Amino acid sequence: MTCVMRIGELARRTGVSERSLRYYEQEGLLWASRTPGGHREFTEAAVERVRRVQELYAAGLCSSKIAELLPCMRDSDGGPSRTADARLVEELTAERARIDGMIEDLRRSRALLDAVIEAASAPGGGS
Amino acid sequence: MTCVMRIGELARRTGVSERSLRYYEQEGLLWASRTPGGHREFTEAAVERVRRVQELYAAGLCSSKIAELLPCMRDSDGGPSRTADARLVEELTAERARIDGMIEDLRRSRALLDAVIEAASAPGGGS
DNA sequence: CTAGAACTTGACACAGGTGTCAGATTCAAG
DNA sequence: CTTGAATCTGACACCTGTGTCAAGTTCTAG
Repeated sequence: MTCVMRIGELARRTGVSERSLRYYEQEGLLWASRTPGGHREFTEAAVERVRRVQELYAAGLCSSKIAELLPCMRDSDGGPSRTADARLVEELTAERARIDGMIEDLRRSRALLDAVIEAASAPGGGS
Repeated sequence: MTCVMRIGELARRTGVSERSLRYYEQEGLLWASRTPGGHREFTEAAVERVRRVQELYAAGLCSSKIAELLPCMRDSDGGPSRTADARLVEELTAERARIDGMIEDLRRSRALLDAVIEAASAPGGGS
């Protein structure tokens, strides 16, 4: 089994560029020990973690929010998940509301696309 | 009634900045006639249109896609909605799939936030 | 006519995650 | 040791919708 891996393998396994992985580490979203020579060494848990980070990025959270959020999650790196304090809970609640709004909006846009696509495929639609 | 309006009013009524409205026009998402002096004049339909554009932007479509899409929609500006050609339908179908994936991802992220928020509010959770 | 509000164009900057390049260093295999 | 692949750091650029500033023009009320 692969207990430890370097950035190339992590990139390959997650589909995320090395550049991005270094950025994640810089932003505190990812932790890597170093070889004596300075090369990063990631644990198996990093794979899961990177996926989560990508998910949260896609949900519109910025690096700093994700950085606060991650340690409060289970399975992030096996550590005991911290509990969010009041301020963070408030912020996360706001984010959640934003996400809900986003989903709502996406549904509308999806319906819109649907209508156009259907109109184009419908028999009586076009020319 | 307000049959025609200038950019300031449209901005006020849609909550979109004048800057953005000018950009929309530049990108072909919005059409405005001009006064002899060169000031833009928008019709009532522009309000609805701007809202749609915002929606689609939020759904991650870029200007050019929106520009192609708009004329194929009902109520866009009262004109007879054009029918999307095969290429556009294909692109829109891809966008729709992307949006579906996005919604799925948002749901996951939402659940994640939910768990953290709940853990912080739960009695046995923290310190 | 005049003053001031509203509008015009053009340009520059930002956010923020990512691509990419350059030059130096490390690692692993022979 | 040598060599080539992998990694390191740092810097610059991009995208794209939006904010903002500047200087000039138009509109409208008095």
